[in-house]
Amino acid sequence: MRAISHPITEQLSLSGVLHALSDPVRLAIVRELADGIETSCGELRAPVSKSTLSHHLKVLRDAGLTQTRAEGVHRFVSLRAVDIDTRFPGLLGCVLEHASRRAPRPI
Amino acid sequence: MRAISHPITEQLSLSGVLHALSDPVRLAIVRELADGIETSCGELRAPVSKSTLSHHLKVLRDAGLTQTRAEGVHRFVSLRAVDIDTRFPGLLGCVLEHASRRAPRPI
DNA sequence: ATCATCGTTCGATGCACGTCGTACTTTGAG
DNA sequence: CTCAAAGTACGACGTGCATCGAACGATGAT
Repeated sequence: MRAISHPITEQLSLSGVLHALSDPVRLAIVRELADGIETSCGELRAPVSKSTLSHHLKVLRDAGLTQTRAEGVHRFVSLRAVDIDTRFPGLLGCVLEHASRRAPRPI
Repeated sequence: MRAISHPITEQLSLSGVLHALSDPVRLAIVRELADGIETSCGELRAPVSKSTLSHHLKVLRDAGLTQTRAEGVHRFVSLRAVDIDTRFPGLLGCVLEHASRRAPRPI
């Protein structure tokens, strides 16, 4: 099994984080992980194929937003909430708050 | 002169805003506009050609981040800070704060 | 009218990205 | 050992995007 690499907190770039969050599928994944609970890839309900989901998880991991831990045949994904908040205080919470809110109805 | 269209506040999408901000050139432009002062396109110092700058300004405008006003031969661009803060409270301020901060030095 | 300036638009180019199916690897179960 | 399940890696495909130069249009100055 190949080692799973994660960038260190100091290396996270704002553009990279914003880009990772700018895809609706990835934003939904992050939202699903926002409860802090480790989740296996298969448990994530994203409307894409297995390979596409794996791709998105790699993008999130490379951007430093998530970490992945191997256990048996599973990969447990979790949000690096503390790390992100250390590097960009308030950002993740702010994005998550708006991601879970519906758009206001126009007058 | 064609009319310049801007989306209304309620139509702004989080993914769209994040995507617009995820490009380093556009993030720099937004940062330059953060003082609230109307700026003509030519005054913006972005390391790209005139046509590319015009493209980025269009992306920002379509995402609802900026507004453009024509006056004579100039186009005055300004940040829609209030609108964005109405739709996504705290987001822009948070991003701008981190955009202007240097990355911490690794230990 | 002529010209220079400011900015947009167009066409082209090359690259990045989202998506998929398939093949592969790893792991645990029988 | 064999087999199924969980993810990953790979190749392919179409699309979107960042970039540029050149052409164009609008405006104001001469």
